[in-house]
Amino acid sequence: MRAATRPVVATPADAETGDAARSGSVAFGPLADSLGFHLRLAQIAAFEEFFAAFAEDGLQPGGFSVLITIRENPGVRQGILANALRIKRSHMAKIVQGFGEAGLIERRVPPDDRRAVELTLTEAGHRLVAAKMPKFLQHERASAAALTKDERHTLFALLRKLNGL
Amino acid sequence: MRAATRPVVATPADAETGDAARSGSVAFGPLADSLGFHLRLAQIAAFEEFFAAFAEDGLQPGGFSVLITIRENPGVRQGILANALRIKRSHMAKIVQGFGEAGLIERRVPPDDRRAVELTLTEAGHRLVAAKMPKFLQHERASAAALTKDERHTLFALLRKLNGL
DNA sequence: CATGGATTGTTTTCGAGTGGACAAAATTGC
DNA sequence: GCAATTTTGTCCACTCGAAAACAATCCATG
Repeated sequence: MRAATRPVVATPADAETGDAARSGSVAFGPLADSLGFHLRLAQIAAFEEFFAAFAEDGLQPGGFSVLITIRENPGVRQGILANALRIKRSHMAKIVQGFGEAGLIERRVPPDDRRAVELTLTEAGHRLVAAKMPKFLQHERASAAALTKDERHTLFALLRKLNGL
Repeated sequence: MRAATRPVVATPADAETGDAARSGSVAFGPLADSLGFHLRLAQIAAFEEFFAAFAEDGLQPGGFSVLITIRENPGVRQGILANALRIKRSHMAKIVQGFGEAGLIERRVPPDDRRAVELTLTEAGHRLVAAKMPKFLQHERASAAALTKDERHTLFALLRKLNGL
């Protein structure tokens, strides 16, 4: 904007400075064809939308996904849950400890394998998930609003295939 | 071990514990239709592939994307680069500082705006990017190997549209 | 100019997530 | 039965990245 017309006070040594110095547009080069890069951008946007919707509830994407999955799989073992959600076991231990102290989940040691921990939602946990689920579903419908319904469907199918699900 | 966790001895009343307790399969429920969840899974996989390919080179996805983009946009200002790559300015300051100390990039303060910093690759930076680029391009072709060429093309188009690029 | 506000990058502080060592329990092989 | 190995969760140290306060500089308006 302001840059295009302004003379650059470059010393001779600065002559090679490119156009991008002042313009707001950046060439992505090989990055424009990078799957990881595009996935990262998309995920950042998705998380920002999630936080915008759930900031007031103190919920994070990871934590909410843990609660949802425990509800869908009562008694699931902590390590299996971690594998399914691609959360490291050491991190899952922290998350589960926090939810346990918050009274949202119950940790039960099965008698036939006393190393393991089985997770279930407490009554409070069920209430929280039930209360937030409508907003979550609404948020999911609104995400990817830049795409048509068909495009969204195609994107999901491709991501599922990519993730082996 | 779990001194804090009182082992709850199972009684017949616990019989409602779900199938997931021991099975390795987990039902995802509403998560199966969550864009953010699928994006997260895909990105984790993509990053793991990147690290598997570049671990020996001590390169990280974010850092490499910064170097690539500086090469494509010599003299780009640090804040504009941060915006383009969706890296926070405070984080970009760290990254740029590290690369500067490593002798890979040069930070130049333009005389007409002495707040700004313009970034260019040093000779060593150019050599590093040039040396790693073939492996990067190879890695990009190999990623998303679970998809056909057409599917990959479609996925890219959808992600670009989703990201507004 | 001069002063108040906006922009740009840095620093500090904090939480999320990882990796590795560890302890307890289970399983396997002898 | 018993030792060695494996599995499961936890703890500790660390890195990556974000939020916010900060300093320096530029700009706009009088």
